[in-house]
Order: sequence, then C-alpha cells, then structure tokens
Amino acid sequence: MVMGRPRAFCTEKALDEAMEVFWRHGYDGATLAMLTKAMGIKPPSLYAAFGSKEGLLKAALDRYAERRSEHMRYVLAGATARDVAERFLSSIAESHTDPANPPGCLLVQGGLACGAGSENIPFELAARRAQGEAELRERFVQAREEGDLPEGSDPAALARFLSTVASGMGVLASSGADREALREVALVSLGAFPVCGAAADGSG
Amino acid sequence: MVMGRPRAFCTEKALDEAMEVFWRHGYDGATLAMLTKAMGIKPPSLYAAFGSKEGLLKAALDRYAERRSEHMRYVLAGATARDVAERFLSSIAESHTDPANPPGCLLVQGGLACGAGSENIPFELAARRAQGEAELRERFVQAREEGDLPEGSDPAALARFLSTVASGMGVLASSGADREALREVALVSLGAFPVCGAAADGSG
DNA sequence: AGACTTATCTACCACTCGATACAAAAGTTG
DNA sequence: CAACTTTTGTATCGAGTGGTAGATAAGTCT
Repeated sequence: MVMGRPRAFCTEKALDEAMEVFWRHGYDGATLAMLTKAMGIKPPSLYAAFGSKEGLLKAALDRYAERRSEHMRYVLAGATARDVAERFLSSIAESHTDPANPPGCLLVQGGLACGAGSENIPFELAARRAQGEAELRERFVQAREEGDLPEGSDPAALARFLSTVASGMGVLASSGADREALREVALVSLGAFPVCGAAADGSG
Repeated sequence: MVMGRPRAFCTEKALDEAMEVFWRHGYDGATLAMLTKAMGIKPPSLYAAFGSKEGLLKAALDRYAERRSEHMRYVLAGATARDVAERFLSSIAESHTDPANPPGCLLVQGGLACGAGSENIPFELAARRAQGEAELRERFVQAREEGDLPEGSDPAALARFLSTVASGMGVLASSGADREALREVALVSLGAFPVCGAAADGSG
C-alpha cells in the first residue's frame, strides 16, 4: 500500500454526488459549498483529489462517459442502422427521465454558456457530445458499406440529426417533460430515418 | 412629458445589449459588471429601470419574444402544415447562426440549470419555449381540421418534435456548428413530417 | 424663481465565490 | 520508537457578487 494517511472517502461515491450537483445546477451554478456538502468532504480534500473545480467536473464527466458507454454498446449493437437509431432514441428517452438522476443530460445541463473564468467548459461539454455523434456516424458508415442504408442517405447527416434530437430531448426533459413525451418525440423522429430498401431522395 | 430628470439612455438599445450578454453567458454567468458595461449605464440606473437582474432578464426575454414573433408570423403563414414545418426549421437554422447574435437560442442558452437563488430562471425560459411549441400545435390542429394533415398524425406530437429539434439545433449552434450543418439537420428532420395525402401509420 | 420629481454617479454594503496556509491526525517505513 | 508521507479540519484569503445609500444633476410644475 502507498505511504501516508489513507483517504477517508470513496472517490467514486464522491464523484457520483458531484456529478449530480453539476447535473442539477450546471458548472457555474454548482458552488464549492454545494459540492463539498454533497460529497461529504471539505475543500482541501476536494482540491487534493481533483485539483480544481474544473478538474472535478472532468472527472465527473469521465465517470458519466463510463455509464453512457454501456448504453452505447447496446445501441451500436443494433442489427440495422434503423435498429441503432431506434435503440438510441429510446435509450435517450429512458435515461433522460430516469428518476435516479436529475432530468436531462449532464452534457447539456452542465453548461452551454458560462461566465468569466469558465469559458472553456462549454467546449469541453461540446467535445463530449461530439464523441457520441462520432460513434453513431461510424456505425452508419459501416451500415452503408454493408448495404444497410439507402444509397442517397448521408451517414454523417443522420448521426448529427440523432445527436441533435438527443440534445433537444435533454432540453425537453430538463423542462419537466415526462417519459411518455420523450418517447413520443423519439417515435416521430424515427420517421425521418430512411428505411432499409426504400429510396432516400428527399422528395417525400 | 413626465416630470423629473429624463432618462439618459435608450431602454431598447440597453435591452439589446443586455440580451446579448445573457445570450452569450447565461443568466448566472452574466454579472452586473458585464451587463452595466455592455448597456453603458451604472447599477443604480439598471435597478431603477428594471428592478433586479431577474427583471432585466424578463425584459430582455420580452424583447426577444418580439423579434421572434415576426419570424413566427411568417412561419405560421405557411400554406400547409408541411410548409409551416419547413419554414420553421429553416428559420431556426438561419436565426441560430445569425452572425449578428451569439450562436444558438437565448431561451436555451439563458440557463437550463442555475445556481442557488435563481432556480426559477430555467422555469421562466421553459415557459417561453413552450409558448412557441403551443403556437405550432394550434397551427397543426387547424391544419388537421382543414384536412391538411393525415388522419393518423398527432398535431401535438409534431409540434413537440419540431420544438425539440429547434432546441437541439440551439445546442448544436452553441457548440460552433455552422449554418450548413443546421440546414442539413433541418432537411433530415423534415423527413419525419407526414406528407399531405400520404398515410401516417407509423409502419415505415 | 423655487418646490418638486426623477435619474445619475460615487462609493460602498454584506455576502459568497473558488481556492489555500497551516497544523493536527493517521497511516507506512526504517 | 522516530522519520516520513499523505489526508483532514479549521480558519481564512483576496476577488468578485448582487444590490443600495446618499448626494448631486436635470428636467417639469406653480
């Protein structure tokens, strides 16, 4: 074991609590007092473990990404591109209204606009959102190579569309929309997805 | 004319400047120092005119709503429901990437999550977003009565879908996406909209 | 003119922000 | 045991927060 006094709190548990605070109040709205209270530790412990408030956010985002990667693995394992889209949208509808978490998506709630001194936070969150979109895009590129998507359809555009709807659902959920409302949006959105074997010429 | 010393600044101009600050930094991120500097006035003048920081936001939101109502009048004047959807989405793509304004939508950028003392701000913004959705819904209800929408289609669901995509496009634009990207999303989204005369049974 | 009303400016309030200095505590290593 | 290393709690730092007191300026009223 390493030398020195052992840490008295569980890093993962503390990160989960911090994640919830950031999720509910955004980066700027989350104060050190909120965070330390939720995590059950004092400021010096927080700074020793995570370096700064921004470092704590990044650690929480990493943990958030771990959670989401499980969902994405299931989503990307869909048999067809349309399956993937369906899984993606319904997964978003469920997770964004999971009563175990604050409503919406941490990557959206975390902060689209921040004050002086935290201008890079929105970029950080945007980069993480873009990663999810990239995963979808790669899957759709593969799908098209396998003849699973119509010739005229654009994998990148479809991935961006789904990512955009997911962000919108995050906004909707944070406004208090219930799970059924998000499912409805997911269903309508799926109508924009090209059907395997059908034409996608944009005329209908 | 009313008695007393006349106001030395133009309320509308000042509100436009305040709007931009809220738009770019969000409610919590916008400080009094930023606001007064942008508006070209001192704190006492701000408080005399708008009562509080929250009062200033609401006044800016009212002004924002005025601007948007012009767009919505054009959008709702579309001949068919699909016309309305097309106008709505392309209008959003343009306005959310208008170089004259910060990217995205004030009603989204303003604050989805706020800190202690401004918990009601997200509700305020959500209510204003919901108003746009309601306008679309009423227009689609009318469209369906006029036989302009297929029997199986749900006006409320379509309005909510469009509103959700608009929010998502706001998030996308605030991440730095260019106008062409938003147009692409608008085009794909339109594919989810039922075509007048076609069936809408959700089977494909 | 002089009373009255409203706006503006300087200076400042109490408070909270993120972050830290310092010493005591709790372990490991020799 | 003593030397060393790391964490923890108390107490606080300087900077910035939203908001305001009080004096002065700039108009209208009689």
